[in-house]
Amino acid sequence: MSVLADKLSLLGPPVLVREQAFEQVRDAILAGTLAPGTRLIERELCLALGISRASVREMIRRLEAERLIRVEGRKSPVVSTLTRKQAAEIYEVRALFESLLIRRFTDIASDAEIAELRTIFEAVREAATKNSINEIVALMRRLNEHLVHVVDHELIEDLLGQLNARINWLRVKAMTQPGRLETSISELSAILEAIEQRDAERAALAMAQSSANARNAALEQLLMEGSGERQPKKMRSI
Amino acid sequence: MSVLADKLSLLGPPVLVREQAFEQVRDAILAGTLAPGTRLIERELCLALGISRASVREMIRRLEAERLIRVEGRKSPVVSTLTRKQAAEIYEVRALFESLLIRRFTDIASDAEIAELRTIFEAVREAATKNSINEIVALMRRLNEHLVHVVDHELIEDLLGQLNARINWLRVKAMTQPGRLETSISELSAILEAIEQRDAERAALAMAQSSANARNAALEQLLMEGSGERQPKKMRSI
DNA sequence: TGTTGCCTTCTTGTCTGACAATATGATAGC
DNA sequence: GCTATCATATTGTCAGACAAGAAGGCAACA
Repeated sequence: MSVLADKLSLLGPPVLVREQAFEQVRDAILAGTLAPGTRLIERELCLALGISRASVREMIRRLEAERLIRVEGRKSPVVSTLTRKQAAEIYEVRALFESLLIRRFTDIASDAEIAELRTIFEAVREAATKNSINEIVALMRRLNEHLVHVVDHELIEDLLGQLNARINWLRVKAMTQPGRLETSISELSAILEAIEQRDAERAALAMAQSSANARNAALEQLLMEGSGERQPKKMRSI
Repeated sequence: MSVLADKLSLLGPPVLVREQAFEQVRDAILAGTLAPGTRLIERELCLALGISRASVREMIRRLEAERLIRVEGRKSPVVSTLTRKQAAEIYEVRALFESLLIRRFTDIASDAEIAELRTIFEAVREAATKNSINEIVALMRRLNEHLVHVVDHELIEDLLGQLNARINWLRVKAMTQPGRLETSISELSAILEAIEQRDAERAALAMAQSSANARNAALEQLLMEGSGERQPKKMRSI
């Protein structure tokens, strides 16, 4: 029986309509397809996703709770915009978490787990030479997952996930700044080295440095983007 | 016009059914009226709150996103229980945030704002002599609000709020341990002193110490409670 | 031109009722 | 005591309805 259950569970948890819809819209927001400021109109979402208003509304509540959209009064939900201050705060808290993760990883990871980290890092470096942003983003995610998995901190995993979702768009944009990628990678390299030498303090410090730079790049990016359009936009597609 | 808007806004944001319901249920969870493990049955919530299933379900999505309830598969939502590990993680992250808050408060608060902090603290001490838990909890909240307001960190305010909601019940329980309150207050006193001397580092350290103690008390509490009942319970009332 | 007020239309907030699919709980059989 | 089976309870999803508030356009007016 358990074997059968296992096989069936490969299909994943039962696909709820609202879950799928949530993921679709979330991904569209993360990718920037649904740009910050876009109005999300229930009826249009129903059409676009082929689901009922009830399900759309449940999904909206969740997007709202995760701060991916903002809802006020009886107005249409709007894809969240980021003020400079908000972005800075997110990067600051993210830095706290990542420093903690790195420090703990350095303390407790097995040699094999550190080796795995380097493997992923080398893949990032490889992808960077090809300037394949999508690949890099995916690898960065794997890198984070590995860290979180080893450190085994559910809460930070959760919160970091939420924070990253909110700045995903910004991060990707910032990554395209000339020289940014190279800097980022050399920083990562320094972190990795410190980890391999089991120097948690240095690793955490290097991480903090890297975070600060990422924040600066992101804020710079916001300055360039942010001055423009601030009016609500119409939703186009998902 | 803005004056008028201000006056009218005293009426608060339009009272949405789902919002009120959310607050009612959340408060019931925070207070322990809805104990961890309790099944939340839609129809019963409808009856208890006098609202429709649609609204109940939207509220449930939000409670779920804030981790106050857990929903899996097609089963009834259940008021979240805390494992030891989860509680420890929450206290750990909370400590990070509060240290940061205290450090920054010490750096930037005006003398008047520090004085206000002491005023609140003295009120806490006063309430403590009367052993009036409710009053203490309310004052502690005010204390936190003051900190967050001065430091002006929206994100930490938000996250801290969520984390505190998840452990509220545990905190209150732990506070009743013999001697716990006194310890807690003398720790607070030390923090306040450091703040008044504008010694951010010492203040943050004292805060960290206080957090660690709070965590230990809470985990101890969990040991005592936690061993018992773990089966889902029926919902009683709100 | 720019503003004000009104009217139409769009959109959200909420309720009701329905139905299939799954979970739960009780009952009977071993 | 344990397991299989069935009736009931509960969730997931949809469709449709209606009131109340928001958005946008248009005309009158200063």
